Amino acid sequence: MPALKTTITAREIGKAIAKAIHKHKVLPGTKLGEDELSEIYGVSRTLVRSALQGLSHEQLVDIQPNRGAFVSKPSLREAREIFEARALLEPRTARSAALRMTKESARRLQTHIDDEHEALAQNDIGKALWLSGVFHIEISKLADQATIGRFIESLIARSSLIIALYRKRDSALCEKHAHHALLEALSQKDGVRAEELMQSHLVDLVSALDLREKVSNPTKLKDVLGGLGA
Amino acid sequence: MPALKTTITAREIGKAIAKAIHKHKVLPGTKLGEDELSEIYGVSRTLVRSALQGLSHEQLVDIQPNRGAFVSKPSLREAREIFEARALLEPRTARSAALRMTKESARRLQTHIDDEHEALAQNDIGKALWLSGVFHIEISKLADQATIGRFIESLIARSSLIIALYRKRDSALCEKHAHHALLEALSQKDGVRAEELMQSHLVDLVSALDLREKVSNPTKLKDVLGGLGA
DNA sequence: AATCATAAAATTGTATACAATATTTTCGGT
DNA sequence: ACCGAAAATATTGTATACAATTTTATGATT
Repeated sequence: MPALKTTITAREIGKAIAKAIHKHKVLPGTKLGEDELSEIYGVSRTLVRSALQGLSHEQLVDIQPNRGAFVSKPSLREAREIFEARALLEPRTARSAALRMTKESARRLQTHIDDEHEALAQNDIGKALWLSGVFHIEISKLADQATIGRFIESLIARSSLIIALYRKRDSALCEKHAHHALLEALSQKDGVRAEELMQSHLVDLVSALDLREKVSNPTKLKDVLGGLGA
Repeated sequence: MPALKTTITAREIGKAIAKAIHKHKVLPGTKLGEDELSEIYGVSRTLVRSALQGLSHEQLVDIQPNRGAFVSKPSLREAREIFEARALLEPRTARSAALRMTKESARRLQTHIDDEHEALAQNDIGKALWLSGVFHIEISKLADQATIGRFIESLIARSSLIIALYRKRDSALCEKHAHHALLEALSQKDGVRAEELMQSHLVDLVSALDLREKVSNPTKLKDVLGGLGA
């Protein structure tokens, strides 16, 4: 058997936390205390801080000076921006990916879809959500444009926060067949169709969200609760 | 007068280093030693490391385990990717910016152009290069899309590394009037024209670079230097 | 009981100390 | 003189110690 791993890096800690966020194991606003995390990963606060700073750079966590790190709560405006950015990047990336598809990559994507269905069948929504994100990321990796791929990866991670905050009640996360149809187009190297499918898939994703402005902040509670009457 | 500032943050150190890189005060490959930087900024290595990790996340510096931090040297492939990404994001962003232009923002951009010409007149190439980048960043900020703006900002920072590495000998950095024309279109809220101008401006930028594959690595030095003859 | 000021506890921010790893220098052999 | 091994030096990686700040608890006063 391979040598037992004894060390853990800041990056690995960051990845673990990111995955937990992505899976909605920890929700937006949750405090990520340094001592708590050091305890969990068996390292000093030094590495934990390094990991948190990395996540902060990806805007997955929000570090408030002297107060600590919290899982980010993207505003409505940020939410809209992020899906606009995805709409700009992902369809085109899907087209590029289509041109570079191989049997092997098709097989890998199919496995992802299967895992996703499996997770849904087991009602493990968090895992399904994560796998769904990974599916998008895998496609962007196929496009062979690491720079844009990284952007997309960060957008997808933040999307999971948006879904946690703004999902419409009992809206489906992802229509079951959307990813399947996408894979089909990719496998046939039909770039144009893959691009279209990705675009409409993203529209569907947004339509499962409620990104309308909330009613005004409770600035004047009295105005609302003032008239004791029936 | 305002209170004297006594502390310096990791972010500020990072910005300072980033600016020096952008201005070609430190060239790709330069080692950024922790002790050296602590000395310079009068802080412990803790803050310096934090700053370097941030820059590493932006891919401006490359942290090699147990070896230290070096100013990044983007490969040819990364160079091409970065300008492809810019070509994808910036023209569209310029169009959005045009629709949101105000007298005030036009004035600010004009100031930037003036500063840029001033720097060129004084032969301060580094400063001109930096200001040129800031000009692009300012436009992206006007577009009111912070997410994509951040992507563009990181691409522009890395572009300065690419220019340092791959600029064709005696090619102009930026044609003097390119930014001026762009500003004109923006001021007139002519989004379509701003988009076109930005696109061709980026093409010009790339054409000032030599992004061809270099001849094969000197794998067999003997083959090249073998035949002692005249 | 509610509220404010104050004190205690907990948490983050920075510096330093020590360990682990590279790099350089020294020195003996050919 | 030119390698190559080994010691010495320098640098990075991690943990810990202390300082600064925030949060919670306490208690006096109205």
